[in-house]
Amino acid sequence: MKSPTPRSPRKQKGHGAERREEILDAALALFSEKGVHAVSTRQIAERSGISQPALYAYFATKDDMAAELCVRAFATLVERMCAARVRGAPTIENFERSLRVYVDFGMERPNAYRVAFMIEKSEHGAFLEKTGGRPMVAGLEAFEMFRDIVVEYQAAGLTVLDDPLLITQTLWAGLHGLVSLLIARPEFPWTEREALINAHIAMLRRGALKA
Amino acid sequence: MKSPTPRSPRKQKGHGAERREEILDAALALFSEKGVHAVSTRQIAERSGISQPALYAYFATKDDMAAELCVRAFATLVERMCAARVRGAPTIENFERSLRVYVDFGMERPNAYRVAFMIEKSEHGAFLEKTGGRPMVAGLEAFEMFRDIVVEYQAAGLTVLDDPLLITQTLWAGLHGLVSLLIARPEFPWTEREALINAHIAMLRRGALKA
DNA sequence: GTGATAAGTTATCAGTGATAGATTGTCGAG
DNA sequence: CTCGACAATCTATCACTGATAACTTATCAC
Repeated sequence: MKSPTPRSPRKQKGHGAERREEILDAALALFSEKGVHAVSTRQIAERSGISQPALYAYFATKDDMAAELCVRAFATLVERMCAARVRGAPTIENFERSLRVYVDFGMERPNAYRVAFMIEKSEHGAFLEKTGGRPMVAGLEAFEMFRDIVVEYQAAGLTVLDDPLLITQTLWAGLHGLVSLLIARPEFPWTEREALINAHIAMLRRGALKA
Repeated sequence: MKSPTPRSPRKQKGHGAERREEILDAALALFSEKGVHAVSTRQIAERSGISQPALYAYFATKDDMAAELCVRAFATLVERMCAARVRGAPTIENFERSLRVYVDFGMERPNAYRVAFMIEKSEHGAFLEKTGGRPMVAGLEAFEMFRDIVVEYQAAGLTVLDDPLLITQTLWAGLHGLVSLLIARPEFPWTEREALINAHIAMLRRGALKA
């Protein structure tokens, strides 16, 4: 007969599950500063206050840390877009507001966005396989929610095209282009950021919605 | 008195300057197969038929090889867009054709595109500094040529907005979003590629040009 | 107490980008 | 033809990377 208590966590210096969070915090901070593949596991370990091999008690690989951060970033994005969605009928203004939520997410959490969308995979598909496809699943979930929004506008007869998948992928790609470039190339001589974002969103809206 | 002959190149097995090209060929091929940062200098050396340290007689760092390929890629892009430009008046069809040239370039040379636009900087601007900013300069040159094209359409009164810089940056970002995602996330359940590209380009055109 | 086990450690592995110093091959000068 | 000069290349090695193995320590149930 097995003990019904699931198992009491013997926490030592690091207080059990909190240690995992500490590692993720350290990893996110370092990834943000230097980029994912320029950060070593030893740096993460040092900032977490543990030895480098101890990381591997919580994560199978370094990519798994990035994957975990990626999943969380997607969750936050979905949360925000859902929140913005419920309080708006399908109008042009609300459409642009939805796109703006996406851009704002990227601007406010460039680290999360970078890990989620701009990660350099180490081999052909190795990243996704190694991490069990969890970031991919989270990404698809976010995408489906985005598509649901598009379907609303399509049902209201506002879209230029009929295929919601096509519209969604096109819009997402359009948004991603601006966000990723603003994050990855801050030294580029961009025009004033606010005007640029507004112009970009307006262009996408004109391309996707009627009139 | 110095010898007026600038210095005769003593070529050994590798025939002088040809060796450099051989290295770049090997690097490009390997980068294409596995992605830039999954390829080791030893692999490049082996395919080039020389020892690994011998690479450093021709390139200061591995990044420099990528940078050289990047600059050449930009040159090719500019060349192609120029070629497409000269044989066309500012019409909607030619506008879309220009955008298509950009997308095709990314699809045909994903590694060059990756190195040029999707590189993860190892430190704050370290990549650009290390490589003397040459990829950046090449990129700006390509951007200016892109802007020149936009100015044509604006002069013809076809654009929605007045600021050509704003239009160009917005269009470029829109194109980059699709291209970079198609390259970086090939496993995503995209709709049929040809239809997707066409829809994307059409959307950008509707957003940028009048009627 | 005492065995079991979770958590953490030190020591080590193969592989990486890059460098130092010895070695080879080719040239022009005498 | 010999020989110094020097470019080109090699072998050996460095510090560092992600990851693993084996050992030690702290905490629990009994």
